[in-house]
Amino acid sequence: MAKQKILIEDVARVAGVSKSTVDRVLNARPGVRANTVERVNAALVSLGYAPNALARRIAPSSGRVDILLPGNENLFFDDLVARFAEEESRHDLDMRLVRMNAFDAPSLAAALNGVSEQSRAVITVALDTPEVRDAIDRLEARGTRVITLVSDVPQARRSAYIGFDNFAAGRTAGALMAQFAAQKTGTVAVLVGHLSLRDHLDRRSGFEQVIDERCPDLRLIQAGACRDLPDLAQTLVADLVAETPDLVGLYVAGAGNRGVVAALAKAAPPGLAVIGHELTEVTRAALLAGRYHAVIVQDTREIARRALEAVLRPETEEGPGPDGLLAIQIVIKENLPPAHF
Amino acid sequence: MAKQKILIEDVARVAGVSKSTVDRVLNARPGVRANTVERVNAALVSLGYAPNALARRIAPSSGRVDILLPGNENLFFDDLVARFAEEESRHDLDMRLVRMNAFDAPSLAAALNGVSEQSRAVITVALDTPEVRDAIDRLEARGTRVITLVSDVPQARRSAYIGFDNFAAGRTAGALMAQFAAQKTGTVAVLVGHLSLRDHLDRRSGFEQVIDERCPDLRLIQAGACRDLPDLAQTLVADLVAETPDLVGLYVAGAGNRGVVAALAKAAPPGLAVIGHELTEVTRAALLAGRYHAVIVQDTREIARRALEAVLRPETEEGPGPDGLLAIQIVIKENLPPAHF
DNA sequence: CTGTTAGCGCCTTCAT
DNA sequence: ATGAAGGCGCTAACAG
Repeated sequence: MAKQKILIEDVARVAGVSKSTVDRVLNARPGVRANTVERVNAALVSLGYAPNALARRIAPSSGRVDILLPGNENLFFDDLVARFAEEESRHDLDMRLVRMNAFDAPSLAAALNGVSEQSRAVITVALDTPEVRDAIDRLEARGTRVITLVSDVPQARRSAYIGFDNFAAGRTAGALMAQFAAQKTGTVAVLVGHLSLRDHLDRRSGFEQVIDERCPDLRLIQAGACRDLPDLAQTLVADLVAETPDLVGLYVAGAGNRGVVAALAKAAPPGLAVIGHELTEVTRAALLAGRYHAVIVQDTREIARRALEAVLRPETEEGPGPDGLLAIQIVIKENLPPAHF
Repeated sequence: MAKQKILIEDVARVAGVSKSTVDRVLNARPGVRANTVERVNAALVSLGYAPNALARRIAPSSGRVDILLPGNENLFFDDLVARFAEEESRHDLDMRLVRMNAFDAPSLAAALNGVSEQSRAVITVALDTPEVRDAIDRLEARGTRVITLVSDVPQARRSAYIGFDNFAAGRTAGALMAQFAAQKTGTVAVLVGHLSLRDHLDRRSGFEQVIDERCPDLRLIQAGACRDLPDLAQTLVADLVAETPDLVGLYVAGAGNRGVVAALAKAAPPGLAVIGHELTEVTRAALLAGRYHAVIVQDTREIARRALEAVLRPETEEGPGPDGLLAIQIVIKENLPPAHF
């Protein structure tokens, strides 16, 4: 019953080479004759070798990894940073984490182009603009693996994207909104963060699609882009509320929730349904206070873990884990998980 | 910045003993003088030792583990079995999985009492009855670790419970139902599986609590206990629908979903909101078909993984993982994860 | 280009 | 009651 475990050693024996060579082929490392590569690959498939991820994580790794994350007062990324720090102790990677203005395309492109040759991989939240795409392709071309987080650049040759399907996440928000605002007539607004980020745009598109499909009695409007800045978000939402007497729903597709909550605390239509993204002190408090009604969440610990796994994993392999994209979690007041600290 | 990792070796040096002895203390194994135990414990806390779960999983384990799961046509447990099989290849444990009528208290108690002395641990879904409690206490007393899954027996001395908080899960279902049936008047029904299972009872209690709090216009009734049997569930739901013209919501707290779906296919009030538990072919199809509107889910892979971890983990330690109880996941049509196969 | 060696952190024999 | 030695599966230095 217990399926025979195939080890690198077995493959090596069958292929008539050493474990090291198999390892090289497995990880697409240079320095193996094409002929040998084929022999190893043949053995690999004929035996049905499957790597043991656990063993890989405990084995001494090495190399430098650069992590470039947005820096401006953003609780979600603060959390992500903490998760990376947690994972750091497990790997022996030389992790260099930098917070920067990753929402500015030229800055991000410059940062990417400046990454050391020593670097084995770069992990970042990618803006989907030409210069960033170019920088990513350049890195991959020279052998530095690029892993995108949360927001993807599908066109670029990045080795992996870690995050959930933002379009589906938007649809999820839309479906919840459709239920929350059922039998109502009025206006639903969407507030995004950045227009150069695929994730916010995709979320908005998915949201709109569902509302359009299912809620003929709702009018959908744009509340603008708050650039994830609480102050700007507060202004935008305050204006929105003032100008939209029949507002029944608000979807906050980006960050800046603190500002949204502040604006709503001053003036909010009774019965307004609010849906946001990511669990932070702010969204958590908003859920508990009944100000937000649902939050769409992706697990930051899982993001950090999979991102580092992707750094180690050979590019020949498939998606970033058990099931590819991350789960789209729906969190309401009732199933709020305990706080991290 | 990188916190110094404390290894067993470090603890051993400080305590003036060998790694083996530290390991014995760590895992509450016999054969260490009380005096020595204290010395090791002192070193343990003063250094702030934290075990490396990864290394533990790769290290050669051993011993026999009995797994007793309900057998009667239950897709959720079929899934769980598959996950245990997946995990089996990672550990070197001698896993003996038996499907049985775990919903019958005498049978379960007998099975528990019959577990081999060789067995290092027993993993099971516990009925909360006196004979089962007694059997569990007896096992723990003789040193066989008992881990309860999905449904707990808080009174018994089991080493760990792996699953989510069923009361909170029920509240979650209740909150969703409150939204779905917002502004409606009518009847909401609850269908449970077994009355001897804590999980179903707790879910029902949580559900009722929220409906009572938030929906003064809804009447709540019991649809009965289907013993997780699809046929019985079908009959109960058909009767329910026939006798309750103003039915607006149905909460299926147990299994037997196939029967529920069948009954609703024949006759269902328009706009009926249905909430069930666990992702299986049946609930998945029901969500896609718009028959069910939400499903409350706990991750089976996570259950299997944590249960086996609990087998290995010393009893001195805390909860069963990163965060204790499992996450209560809300799944709707829009965030349905890809099927396992 | 390829093989040998050593080691990650823990657990388990086996010996003492 | 304790210690020493070996191995889990993989990766990475260092040789050849």
